[in-house]
Amino acid sequence: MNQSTMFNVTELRATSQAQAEQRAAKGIVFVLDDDPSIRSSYERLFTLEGFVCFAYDSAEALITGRTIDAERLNGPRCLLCDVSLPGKSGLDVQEALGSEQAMMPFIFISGVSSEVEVVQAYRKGGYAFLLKPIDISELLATVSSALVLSGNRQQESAELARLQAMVMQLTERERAVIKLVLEGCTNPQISDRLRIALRTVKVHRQHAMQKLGAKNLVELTRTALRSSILC
Amino acid sequence: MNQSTMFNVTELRATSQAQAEQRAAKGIVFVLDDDPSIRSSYERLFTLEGFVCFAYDSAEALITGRTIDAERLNGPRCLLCDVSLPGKSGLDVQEALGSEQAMMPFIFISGVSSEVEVVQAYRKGGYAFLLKPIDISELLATVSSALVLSGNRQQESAELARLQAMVMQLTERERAVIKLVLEGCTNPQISDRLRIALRTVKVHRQHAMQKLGAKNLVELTRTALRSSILC
DNA sequence: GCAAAATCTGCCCTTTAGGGTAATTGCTAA
DNA sequence: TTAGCAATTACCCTAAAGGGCAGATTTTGC
Repeated sequence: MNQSTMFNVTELRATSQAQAEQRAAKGIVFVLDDDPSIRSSYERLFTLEGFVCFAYDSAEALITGRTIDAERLNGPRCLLCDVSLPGKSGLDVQEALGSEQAMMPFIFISGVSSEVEVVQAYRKGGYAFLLKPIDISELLATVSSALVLSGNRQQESAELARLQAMVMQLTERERAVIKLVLEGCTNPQISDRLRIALRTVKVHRQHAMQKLGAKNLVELTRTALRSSILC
Repeated sequence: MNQSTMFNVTELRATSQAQAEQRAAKGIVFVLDDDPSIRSSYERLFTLEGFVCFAYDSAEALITGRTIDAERLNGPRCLLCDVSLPGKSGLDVQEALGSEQAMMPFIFISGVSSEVEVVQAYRKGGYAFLLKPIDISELLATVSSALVLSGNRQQESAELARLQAMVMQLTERERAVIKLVLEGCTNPQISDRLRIALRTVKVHRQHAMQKLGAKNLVELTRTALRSSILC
């Protein structure tokens, strides 16, 4: 029966993992608050709402743990954060995460904060600022919109990475030809400019189009503009 | 000598107008504050800095007077505004100007405001929030960046208007042809789809390219993407 | 050194793009 | 009613794009 038991455990884990992935696709909410009761309140709330939730009691714990906890979980994410924490404050977390912030909007929560903190939070790119007492529906609305923003940013980012990967496949010569194509040159003109035979231009152009997944000039131009090859 | 005097006056006015236009090109700063001494301080400051400055004592005066005052003056603009005013507040002005806000960033100034006001100002799209005591260099830096933003927005807006004006010149048929071109169709394919002769497609395409100021397909695609004809 | 890319090219063919000339039809504003 | 614009098309021509086939040279990583 030992075998059977182990099998069941594996099954459960698999289910749990699958479930977590499904939830994560809806959203991952990171919470940072030093009050244990508040943390568990948030955890309950967001879990009930169908999100994945990770709560931390300190900025350090958040910074260290967030990647490990959300390992293998893909999905839009945001951070709910009390500005006034002992030790490192929410504003410090903002700085620590830096560019990651674009993918993970910060929602600050505060009851006793000064205007200075609010201003600073916004200046550093904070997404929203909620003042206590917290209205649950307002909180959920804010979280939802933050997750939408995060999702959009992730999509854009992924799209850009995809395009740039394609551009990287191009050889030097192919890139040079395409660049001139995008400047409006005809093949004979490119042939003159690069001092290569017309047939060679055509070959490079053809290969580049294939690598960029473009069936025609219009698609090529679109792709190029999005990935900004021209620069 | 009467003639001469009048001539001189006209000259002066002309010069003044030219000067104002030159200043306006650098920036127009609207100021809203109920304290006369503060208003004149700002006016002096911004005039010295080479901007055009219009100061108002009430939201109503600003809303009524801004277009009249800045008549014929083109240039980036921003609004410096005290949140806590008697009567209509700075936040109300924000609402009153609505979409105009995009072209004219709001900079709020406050010493005694609550966090609630700060949050509201940002939520409504305020550009920045400065807390008293005001640091002059910080103020000027904020105004400068707001003016840059305003200038960029105006340029984008003008560019879009220009493109859309060109698109409007197209006849129904020309638009239809170009739309298919942008979907990647070749002329023969368009000929089939629209059930018109190949020569007709070419004529429409040619006319459309001229009206859109595009010398080749690449330029056409660029123009189309920017003006979003496809939608 | 060798194999795999990358670069280069000529010849030849078809399809597209672009455009000149000329003509017809229908609709609208002066 | 007439001039003008939009839309349509036929015929004819050139230039450009796209690509198959065959081969050369060069660079480069293992």
